[in-house]
Amino acid sequence: MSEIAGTPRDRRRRETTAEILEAAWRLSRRDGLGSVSLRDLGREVGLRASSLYAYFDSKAALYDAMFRQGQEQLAALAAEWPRSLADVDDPRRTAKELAARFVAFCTEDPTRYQLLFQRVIPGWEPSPESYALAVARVDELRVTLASVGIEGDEAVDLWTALLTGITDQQISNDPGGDRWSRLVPWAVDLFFDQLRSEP
Amino acid sequence: MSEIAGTPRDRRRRETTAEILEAAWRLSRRDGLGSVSLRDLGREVGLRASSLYAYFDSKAALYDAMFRQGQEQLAALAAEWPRSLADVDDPRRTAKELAARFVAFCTEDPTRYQLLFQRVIPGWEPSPESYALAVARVDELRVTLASVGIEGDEAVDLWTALLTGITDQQISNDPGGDRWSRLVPWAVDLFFDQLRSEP
DNA sequence: TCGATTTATCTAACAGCGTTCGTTGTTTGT
DNA sequence: ACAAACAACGAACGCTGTTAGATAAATCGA
Repeated sequence: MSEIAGTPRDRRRRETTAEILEAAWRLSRRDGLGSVSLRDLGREVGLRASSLYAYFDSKAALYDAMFRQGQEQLAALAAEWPRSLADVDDPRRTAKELAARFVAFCTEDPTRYQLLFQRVIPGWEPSPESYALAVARVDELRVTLASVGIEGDEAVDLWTALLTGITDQQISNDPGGDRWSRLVPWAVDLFFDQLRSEP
Repeated sequence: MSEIAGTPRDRRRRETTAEILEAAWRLSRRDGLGSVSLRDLGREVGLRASSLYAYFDSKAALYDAMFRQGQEQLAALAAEWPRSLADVDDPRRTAKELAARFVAFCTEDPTRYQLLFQRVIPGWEPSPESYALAVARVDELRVTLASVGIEGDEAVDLWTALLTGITDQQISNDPGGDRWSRLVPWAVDLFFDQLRSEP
């Protein structure tokens, strides 16, 4: 369908851009999102800090590109999720699967989680266009949750609060462990027991 | 009991220290925790940045003092909570009260919440002594929750995850509103319905 | 293929940051 | 009254994100 190549120069440009982004993730995971300096980042890819401005308008734009990459990865995860009740034989079991995968996605890369769901970079927030990606994903989630019987805006809000809360505690207070993430099945049960008791 | 006064010089010193802390909170609420510069902070209290070092060893030590103040305020809130089952006639109602007060405490000052419960300042985390205050408060919470029938480490962990999750979403995605905080009673019901169904 | 033009990268600099040092007045204790 | 302790300062250091101007390399049109 789409021709990605273009001129050799465009190709090289895209390669360098990707290389910078990779290095930015690498340094962020090593030193923390807010502790990446453009001079360090440049050194990592064999450039001076000022040369990075040929690829990103500002440091904020770099964070924005990383945010967009993270959103794409999350969208890729969500793409595998069921789209209708017809695909689900055991809603409770399916819901546990969804929840577990989401929490795993978040905890397997805390830096990515912080960029996507927290505001850990002083003065930075995603651009409106990039934030729109995040909003679209919540709409997807609404559909997905409806397919396992969790319906209504409030239920979706509580679901997200519960899962991000678990993820947050896990990353902040027991990194690498499972003190909170192992509570996910129980948390899902809380939802379904209530659904059964008062529908 | 305790004589706070001391020499006039000590008094003045404590006053200035308190003044700096107040200004730090004020600027943090206005510009964000990570966006406070020592030069701005000094200007706010009629000093130069370097003079602040007579009162705090470093900017990190300033954050630490703020963290301790926030913990004290939270401890003051927790001091009003019931200490034994004998004080509680309606556990579910009491639990809703506790949860609502905690969420209100967090949302009424998002800056304080971020300092206490999130890691929004690059490279900073509370000193071990200050963090010990936070740990002690979780132990308190354990006792308090037991008094309303929520027992066991896992239940306490899930409780904190749920409430901080709600608070987080509230502050990040609907500041000043109640889209998530109004879900607190329902969230508490989730706990108690499950307690009743399988004790 | 040569000249013109665009592109990539560099160096140098600026203002602001947290922090340290040495100095200068002011307050305290004897 | 004099020495010691203290409070505040200005200047500087090395770091940060960012901009401007120079320079070398790649591309395009003739």
